[in-house]
Amino acid sequence: MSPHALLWFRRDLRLADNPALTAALQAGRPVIPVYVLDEETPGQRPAGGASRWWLHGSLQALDEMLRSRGSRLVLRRGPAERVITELAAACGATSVHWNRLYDGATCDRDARLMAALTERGVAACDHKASLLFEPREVTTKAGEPFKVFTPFWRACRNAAAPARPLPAPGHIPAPEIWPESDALAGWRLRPASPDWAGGLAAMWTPGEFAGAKNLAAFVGGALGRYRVHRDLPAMAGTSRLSPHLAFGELSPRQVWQAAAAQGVSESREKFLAELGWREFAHHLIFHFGDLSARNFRPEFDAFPWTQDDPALGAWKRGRTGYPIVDAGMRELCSTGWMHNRVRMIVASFLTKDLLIDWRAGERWFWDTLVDADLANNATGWQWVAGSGADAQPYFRVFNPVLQGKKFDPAGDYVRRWLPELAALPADVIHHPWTLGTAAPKDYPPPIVDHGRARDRALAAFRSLKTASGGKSSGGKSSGKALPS
DNA sequence: TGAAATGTTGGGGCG
DNA sequence: ACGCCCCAACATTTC
Repeated sequence: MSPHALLWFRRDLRLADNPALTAALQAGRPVIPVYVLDEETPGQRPAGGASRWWLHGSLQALDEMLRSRGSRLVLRRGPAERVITELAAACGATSVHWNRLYDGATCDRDARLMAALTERGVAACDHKASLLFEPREVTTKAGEPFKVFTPFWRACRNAAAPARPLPAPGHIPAPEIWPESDALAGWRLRPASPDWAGGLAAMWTPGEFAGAKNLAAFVGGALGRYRVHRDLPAMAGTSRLSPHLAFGELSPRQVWQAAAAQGVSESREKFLAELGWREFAHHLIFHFGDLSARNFRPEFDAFPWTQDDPALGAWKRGRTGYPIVDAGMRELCSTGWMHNRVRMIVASFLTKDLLIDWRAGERWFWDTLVDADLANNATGWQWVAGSGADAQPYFRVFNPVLQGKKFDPAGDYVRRWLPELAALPADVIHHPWTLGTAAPKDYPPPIVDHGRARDRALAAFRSLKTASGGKSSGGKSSGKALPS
């Protein structure tokens, strides 16, 4: 069999600005594109329900893009280390290309695979594609990883600007004989019965083409008022590019370049800083591999979380009695997405009002978000909980009524997702229980009193400070090196 | 990328 | 005219 190049797609389901693809083509040999559904490698967290739904569409779109260029996508299932090694041997690949990922379990697996391939005489090449600034490229003056966002992002902005995106190739040389491929339908990534994904399908179009279209629409539209409108969940004021970025249908370089081309403004800087948080999250998870499972600040290991399954269930279903919280949770279930401002509110409610471990919320988001990303999800949850790097102080407790009044003043967002409350006027919609007997009967009363819950949360935090000897719980750093 | 409690100030009503 | 009280509006601090 003549030599081939194997191109392993992972979270980079695009043809444009794909360094692994470009490199695979440069050998001038036929390229075999493959995607591996790996639900078996220990430590790798399998995709959640909403992500699986998206993945189906994204793989379908990628296959179509490849076919329009004379190629196709080979689908395989199993532990990636074994599947790629065997496929490389079976199809006579002399090189394997992929784009790097950064969480601990994936880094370990990829390192093992690279060693195995190298041992068999196959050139294994990984590439930078998913980040603007890779974890090793950016360090403090002391050569340490950053633990605080602002200096991290300042260092990034002072570094060389990201390179221009690579063009999509026009033609991809195909092998004479294609290796066997699974049928996508056989993977059953989309729900059948019950089909809970109708709301997702109504809202989203997975794939590189839709991603590019959405990016262009955003930079030509909502980006102009992003600084203010991004905080108003009733508006389409955010980019909604997160799932395209999570699956790599868009590269951060493409997004960066599109936004940068708009000229300097406060809105543009705010938006680029959101890309910065994405970079920071991946920086953290690279240097702190189990960020999604363990408190970044070890003193939080002693935090007195409560086990309250009924409350957790009410939170998941959007039945807490706090309209802004419930609207967010129902938006999440219906569409696979939640507005960022509301993510902070519901996360604060779970961890502080209900005193439930952030990992329970992280798991729920993982299962329900179409943009679920290990690094972003863990960083966000730990940030809200106060256990993370550069986290907000624990005593910063969101008041769901005030947040609702401030960011959904007309109540339109609540009305959209809570039909029970659709008839209420703006002045009570964020606290319907104050209507007494006139409150809607089919909407639950608050499952906790926020004022009391806040006191309870502050007391829990104080107990933590005392238990750990009162050290380093409010300070910026204990001076210790990061675990890695 | 807070909220609540506490402190300060200044204007108006009133004796 | 003046001091006093009240309280809204704003500032500061504390959690």
